[in-house]
Amino acid sequence: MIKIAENTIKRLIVYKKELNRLKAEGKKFIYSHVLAALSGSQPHLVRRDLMAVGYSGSPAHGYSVKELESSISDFLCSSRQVKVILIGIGNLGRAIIDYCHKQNPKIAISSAFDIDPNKINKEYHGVYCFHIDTARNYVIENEIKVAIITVPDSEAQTIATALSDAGIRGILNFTPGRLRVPENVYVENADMMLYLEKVIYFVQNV
Amino acid sequence: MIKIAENTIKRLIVYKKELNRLKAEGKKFIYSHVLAALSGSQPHLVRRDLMAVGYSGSPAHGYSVKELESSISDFLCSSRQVKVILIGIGNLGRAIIDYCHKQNPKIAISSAFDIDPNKINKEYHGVYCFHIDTARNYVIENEIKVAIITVPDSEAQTIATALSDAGIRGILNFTPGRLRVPENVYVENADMMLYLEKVIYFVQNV
DNA sequence: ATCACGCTGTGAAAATAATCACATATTATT
DNA sequence: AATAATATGTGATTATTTTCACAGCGTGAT
Ligand SMILES: NC(=O)c1ccc[n+]([C@@H]2O[C@H](COP(=O)([O-])OP(=O)(O)OC[C@H]3O[C@@H](n4cnc5c(N)ncnc54)[C@H](O)[C@@H]3O)[C@@H](O)[C@H]2O)c1
Ligand SMILES: NC(=O)c1ccc[n+]([C@@H]2O[C@H](COP(=O)([O-])OP(=O)(O)OC[C@H]3O[C@@H](n4cnc5c(N)ncnc54)[C@H](O)[C@@H]3O)[C@@H](O)[C@H]2O)c1
Repeated sequence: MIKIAENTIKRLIVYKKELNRLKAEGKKFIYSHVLAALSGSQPHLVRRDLMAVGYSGSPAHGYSVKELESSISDFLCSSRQVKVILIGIGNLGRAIIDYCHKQNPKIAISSAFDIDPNKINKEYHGVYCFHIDTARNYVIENEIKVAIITVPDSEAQTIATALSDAGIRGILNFTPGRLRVPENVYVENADMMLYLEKVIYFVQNV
Repeated sequence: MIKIAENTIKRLIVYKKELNRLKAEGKKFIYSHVLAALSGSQPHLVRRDLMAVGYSGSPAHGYSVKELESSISDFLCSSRQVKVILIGIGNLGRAIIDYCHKQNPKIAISSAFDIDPNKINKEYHGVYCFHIDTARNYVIENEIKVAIITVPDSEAQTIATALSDAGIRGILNFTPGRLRVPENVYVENADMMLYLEKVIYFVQNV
């Protein structure tokens, strides 16, 4: 497969989000420069990025919103339902479950896990919470590939190791520490503090 | 000022975080290859990035943890206290206040704002919540430059516009929509759904 | 005192990403 | 049917980012 730049992937995900919104609004066609404006990108870059996807628009109408959305979805392989688990139903965990639930029907948090007896065997926005000790089996039996980690910092590494052993291939980590995982596990760190620092830098320096 | 790549800024922020941790652990010196491993970077890249900061290490011991941390802090201008406000004390807002509080003493959420009478005039992890209508004045009087937006999607644009008018220069936006703001306002979108999609892409394609 | 080692700092090279520029396609209009 | 207007797709170009390679330095060993 041809290597696609990480930035391209990030932008495609944003395009897809905007296209979904446009589709819901009933818009049929869109030009590269409009999509660029909506996505914080550039017309040239939109067209370049779409080369990777392989979908062609028409010079007259631009791109079919519906077809382009579905082409990008296919390209990103997120067209079928993807099952994800979440570990740690704390403040952040609950906010994420709520959000995910509303946001993208293609991505389903299929179960959550916690260690606190008060949280286990309850449902949060339709997501059932099990004891953490059952996570391993759950991952294996349901072939779960992606996990969201929102446990306290001190627990994150243990959880990440256990999940990797069980066959998890991707982790969205909200914990500030860096996780040590096998090479074939992809980790995305989502540390809000870093985003905030970035904002502060650009406010003070640009 | 010489233009610094956005990726460099992001990495410097991570280096700083790791250095802070090392400092707390009492480590005195560190080599570029060790810092690279801790930060998910490369030794060459660490050294290249540090050229922007202007701090020099010694070939014998590497970099002084304390001095390097403080040089990066100075460079990022985040050495003095920065005051930030948060709009929308919902699930996510509360999680962030709690987190920020624990995480970085240099960055203080100085106040929060909400529209719900049940939430106003209460304290959350030491952060007092005021009525949203007082936010404008607060920003002006206290010269607040950075805001975190965690209100419902439908309210985000209104809030962003009002804050921009009042002089806000940077926004960390947790809402899925794209905000239209004046050119001199820097917006960082922190949409977890996009991070999750990215993880899913890399799990399925790499 | 000298040497060997291993790291830093940085110019140069390579790789990657973004932008430009234009040939090509499609439609509306006359 | 010809023409004008406008947007796409992509080779070429430019800019940026990363990696390489090595000179130079400081330390500890001999
Ligand atoms: N990345 C961010 O922006 C951000 C924001 C807020 C919080 N955080 C981080 O996210 C994490 C969670 O934050 P929070 O505010 O939700 O904390 P929290 O304490 O509210 O929630 C943590 C949850 O994890 C559960 N838990 C503890 N140990 C566990 C284990 N071994 N297995 C399974 N579950 C376990 C707890 O019972 C609790 O329900 C922390 O690391 C925090 O630093 C990150
Ligand atoms: N980016 C992410 O990863 C992520 C995750 C979870 C939620 N979200 C988003 O963050 C936002 C908040 O999510 P939440 O779960 O905390 O929602 P929530 O409903 O729990 O909280 C929203 C808060 O905003 C307050 N509010 C409403 N209108 C307001 C106004 N005009 N001025 C001031 N305050 C106002 C409400 O009273 C409430 O306290 C939503 O847009 C959601 O989609 C994002």
